[in-house]
Amino acid sequence: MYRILLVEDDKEIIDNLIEFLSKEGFSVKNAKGQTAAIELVEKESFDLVLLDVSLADGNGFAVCSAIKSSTCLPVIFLTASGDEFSTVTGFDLGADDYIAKPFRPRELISRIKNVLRLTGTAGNITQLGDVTVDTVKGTASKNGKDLFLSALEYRLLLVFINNRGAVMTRTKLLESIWDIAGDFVNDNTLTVYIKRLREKIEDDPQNPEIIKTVRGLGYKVDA
Amino acid sequence: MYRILLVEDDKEIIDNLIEFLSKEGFSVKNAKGQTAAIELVEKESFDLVLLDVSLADGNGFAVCSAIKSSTCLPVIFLTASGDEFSTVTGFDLGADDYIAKPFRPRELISRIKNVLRLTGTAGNITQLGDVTVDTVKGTASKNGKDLFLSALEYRLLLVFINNRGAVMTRTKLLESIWDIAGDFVNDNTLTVYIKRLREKIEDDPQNPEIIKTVRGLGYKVDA
DNA sequence: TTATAATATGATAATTATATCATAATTCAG
DNA sequence: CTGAATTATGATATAATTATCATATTATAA
Repeated sequence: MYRILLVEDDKEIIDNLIEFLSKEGFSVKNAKGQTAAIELVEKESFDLVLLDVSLADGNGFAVCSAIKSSTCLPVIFLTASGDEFSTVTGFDLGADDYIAKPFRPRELISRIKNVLRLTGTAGNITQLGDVTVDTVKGTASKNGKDLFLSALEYRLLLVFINNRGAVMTRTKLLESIWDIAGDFVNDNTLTVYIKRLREKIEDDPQNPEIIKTVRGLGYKVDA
Repeated sequence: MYRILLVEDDKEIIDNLIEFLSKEGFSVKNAKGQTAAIELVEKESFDLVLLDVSLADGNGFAVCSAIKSSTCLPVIFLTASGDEFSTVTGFDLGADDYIAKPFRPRELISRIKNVLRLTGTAGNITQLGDVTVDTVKGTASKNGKDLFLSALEYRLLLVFINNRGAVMTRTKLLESIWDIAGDFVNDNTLTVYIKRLREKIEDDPQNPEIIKTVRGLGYKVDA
């Protein structure tokens, strides 16, 4: 269950949103002003902040700055003023999305889930079949069991993950990992690495399902 | 320079957007229909797709599905119909943002940059003094020169980077890297790793400036 | 200052990573 | 089907990593 901090001072909106978001399975706490919001963020832990731009005791931009400087909490601005200045300022301060009032409840849910998805996966944890790569920890695991990848195997896996769906030529892979292509490393080196990586990540290394061979072109993993 | 694929069939919008986005430093290509869009995505490489919902040869949802199933390209929908159904459908198909026409050009730019940031296309690079860690590539470098960190050294460095400013106790560090604290690894193992990491990343390993010893508590790096 | 705990270092053996070789299996064109 | 190109595999030598030992150094409290 995701915990949302709603920074808003309009009683009607607060009541409506708490009711609606609770029904959708979120846990919601309300802060009515800047100080209360910043205190709550420091004291409790949340997964996302819904932040009204216009608060009784000042604008929400300051709150966003404060939150983003001390945490990496995702922030979605809510605002009646759909003026361009606010939008641009909001994003510049590190906001993750921006919804203009009046918004449709279902769109709010979609955007909340979308921001949670984007902030949760970008550069952190990636799934590749049953293989999970955590770039924050620098580890890879398969069905929860740690795969003790070597430095080069890990980097090779990252190249595939960051180019999912695209065929990677041998040259590109060599360039990605050894910096230079062909000249300094043996032609077979890459082939051997592919084999060893497959032995660690594939269920059946002889019939690879993750790293597919594209004969004549290179290798690819599906998105 | 980021490469954008604009899937749109309205000549006026195409011309305006290409001119505006080019001025902002993006490289833009246009596909007028579904087939052209999917072909272009397969043939060339882009960093982001701007996708109109209503195309002459069908709706953009199919294009989004096709793109998302074979690549991990970020997609932003553009649409005149601000109806709720489309918004929700778009996000369900994996879209990363959604902008209703008529949109303000500056907001479009903000949202494009925001999506690029969130999806990680912008890279995930952290600086620690003159040491740079690229978690997308899985590499670390010092003044541009590659540091050939071993798997464990790299993971140890990541722990410090992700806890900048905080003192990390020996127990926490052991838990982070060996999963278990004290029981299975020798008490001195961590000390030896700190030393070896310092030898690779510090200018003067005897007088460490990056990983500081906090006697009696553990180690820390400054934020 | 001295004793003691905490941290650092140097050396070690076992293991694993790395690059390359030789050879085998496979795809696909002709 | 046959042969050449491509990819896969097994084996090997060298180098690096890893965990631990013994020992040295340092900081701080008494």
